[in-house]
This record gives sequence, structure tokens and C-alpha cells, in this order.
Amino acid sequence: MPGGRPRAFDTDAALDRALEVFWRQGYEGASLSDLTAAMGINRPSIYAAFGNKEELFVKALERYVSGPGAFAAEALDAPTVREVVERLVHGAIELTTRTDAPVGCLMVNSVHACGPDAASARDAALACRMAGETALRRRFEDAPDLPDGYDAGTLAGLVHTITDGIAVQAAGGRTRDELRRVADLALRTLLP
Amino acid sequence: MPGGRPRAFDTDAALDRALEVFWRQGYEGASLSDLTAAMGINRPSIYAAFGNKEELFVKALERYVSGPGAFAAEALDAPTVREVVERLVHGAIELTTRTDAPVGCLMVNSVHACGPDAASARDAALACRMAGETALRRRFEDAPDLPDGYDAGTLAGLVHTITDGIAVQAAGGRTRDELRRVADLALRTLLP
DNA sequence: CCAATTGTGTATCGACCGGTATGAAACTAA
DNA sequence: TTAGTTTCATACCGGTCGATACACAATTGG
Repeated sequence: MPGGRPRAFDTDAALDRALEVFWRQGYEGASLSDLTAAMGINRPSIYAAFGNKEELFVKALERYVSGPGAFAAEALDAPTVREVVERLVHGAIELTTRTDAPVGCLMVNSVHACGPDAASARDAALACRMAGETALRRRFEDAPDLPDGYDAGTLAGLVHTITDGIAVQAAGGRTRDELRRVADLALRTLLP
Repeated sequence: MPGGRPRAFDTDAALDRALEVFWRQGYEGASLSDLTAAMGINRPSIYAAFGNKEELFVKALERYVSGPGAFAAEALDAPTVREVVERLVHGAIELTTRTDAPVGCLMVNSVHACGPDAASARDAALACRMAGETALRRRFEDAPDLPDGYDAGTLAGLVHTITDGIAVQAAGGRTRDELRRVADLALRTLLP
């Protein structure tokens, strides 16, 4: 079985470029011309290597989860409920206000890709979000230090709501320092 | 001064239809064909009555603020800080989980319209958001019942962050009842 | 060398985008 | 009626969208 002509680009590197374009411009706002320009490869190479635009987005989303968004899964390993929430909130702030990447959160942005042809991209992001929150709820359900009067699912929902809000605020231009003050107030009152 | 042919549609009613399309599909996702179909008028009538797509969006945004989003300005008239926050949060939940309108918040959706030609739409939404939060901060600055240790600007930022998060959660499919439980936990801990 | 296979570059596809030219239709003022 | 003005409906503009057809280049197995 012959090997054929070798690929002239690195798949993962190209995927990282695509991720950044999707992150900054959204699924609908990222045209194939933008993607090819950023990835440094031609249009047919994208289709040969990744399928179509939808599949490229899904692969970029996976890379986002296991790369810049990996802190969310790692935060669950923190020893206390308070520390889990703290790491999630602070991680969200750092993720969405980086200077070496687009502001905001790809996952939150993608929820608002409301065009008719962006449905599959939105569904993929929604599935990721749902999985993340379920894992967080499980973490709280098993926690012996969950404060009295706190429901695991409700707390997970509130933490997720706050991190979502942080992403919107970051996308709207709020600075990292401002968000830290907001987060400190939230943490101070929610889990004193 | 002659009168010319009278308009065959109601401007405000057509604007309401356009608002719903923008609300559901976003600025970029709403094509002129979608808009003409929903508004029941032809393309040139839109341009004659509203200008271009950008101006139509801005007018729809103003109608959103003074219509479905009017609760936000009215909430500032509540007598106590606690009640202002309560009305803002509960109003956000009701706004973003209506059954007779698209889920989510047009203002939050528009922040994530990241395409290059949606810049003016995003800027218009950002200006509205900024104005709203400034008014909220002023309300807290003048409040004699602002709890000790609470900074007016930080509290306004946190409330705004939470309402933003609510909009994202609603857009992601969370139900009104779930959001109410989340909001109750937030209010209970933030302003006991 | 010769197939067989796979990637690359160009050029293009039909569909749709936002926006408009054009002329008929419907009104007011005289 | 007639002139003037405004709106309506059709049909179309150049440009861009996502996706592909096609021919050529580069590699492996024989």
C-alpha cells in the first residue's frame, strides 16, 4: 500500500490557527477565506484533512476543551468545594482575558451562534457545556464539605452562570482586574 | 406639499417583527430575506423606512430597551438595594425565558456578533450595556442601605455579570424554574 | 522505470449576501 | 384632469459564501 504525497503542514498547528479564528470571529463570522489565510493552507486541504467547516469547528472545540479550557476539568480535583469554585472562577477570568488570545470564551460565543446553518456548531458547544456542568454537580454531590442549605445542582448552576457572565463581560471589554474584584465579591459572599 | 402614496404597513409593527428575528437569529444570522419575510414588506421598503440593515438593527435595539428590556431601568426605582437587585435578576430571568419570544437576551447575543461586518451592531449593544451598568452603579452609590464592605461599582459589576450569565444559561436551554432556584441562591448569599 | 496513491494549487461552481435601479401604483394639491 | 410626490413590486447588481472538479506534484511499492 503506497504512501502518496506527504502533507505539507502540521495538522495540530493548523487546528490551533483555526481555533483562534473561530474564537475571535465566531462560527458564522469565520469564513473559509479567513481560515485558509490563518492556517496557511488552501481550501481543498482543509476539506481533505478535516472534512467540512462544521467538522473543523468541532475538532477546534475539542482542542479548546483540552487546551485553554483544561483548567475547568482540573479544577474538580481541588480538595474543597470552596477551592473548586475559586479555581473555576479565576480560571474563567484568566481564560477570557488573555492577551495572547481572543477575549471571551469560545464555548459561550458558540452558544450565541444563532444562524440557521450554525445549528450543529451550537449543539456541539451545548453538549460540552452540559457535560462540564454535570461533572461539577457530581463533584458537589460527593463533597462532604458542601455547606448546609446548598443544593449541589443549584450551586453548580450558579457557578456556571457566573463563569458564563464573566465570559460575556470579558467579551464586552471588561478588564481582568475589574473582573477579579467582581469575582472576589462573589466568592466572599457565596462561600465565606 | 403633496402627500404621496401612503405606507401599506405599520412601522412599529414591522420593527417588532424585525426585533424578533434579530433576537432569535442574531445580527449576522438574520438575512434580509428573513427580515422581509417576517416583516411582510419588500426589500426596498425596508431601506426607505429604516435605512440599511445596521440602522434597522439599532432601531430594533432601541425598541428592545424600551419594550421587553424596560424592566431594567424601572428596577432602579425600587426602594432598597436588595429590591433593585432582586428585580433586575428576576426580570432578566423572565425576559430570557419567555415562551412568546426567543430565549436569551438580544443585548447579550449582540455582544457575541463577532463577524467583521457586525462591528457596528456590537458597538451599539455595548454602548447600551455600558449605560445600563453606569446607571446601576450610580443607584448604588447614592444608596444609604448599601451594606458595609460593598463597593458600588463592584456590586453593579457582579449583578451585571449574573444577569449576563442568566442570559447565556437561558440561551443554552435552561428552564425558568431552574434559573429561579439559581437566582434565589445568589440573592440569598449576596444580600442576606 | 512504472503504476498506484495522496496532497497541492487554481479556477470555478451554484447559492445566497446586502443593496439598488426601474417603473408602475396610489396618494395630495391645484 | 394633471403635476408632483411617495411607496410598492420585480428584477437585478457585484461580491462573497461554502464546497469541488481537475490537473499536476510528490511520495511508496514493485
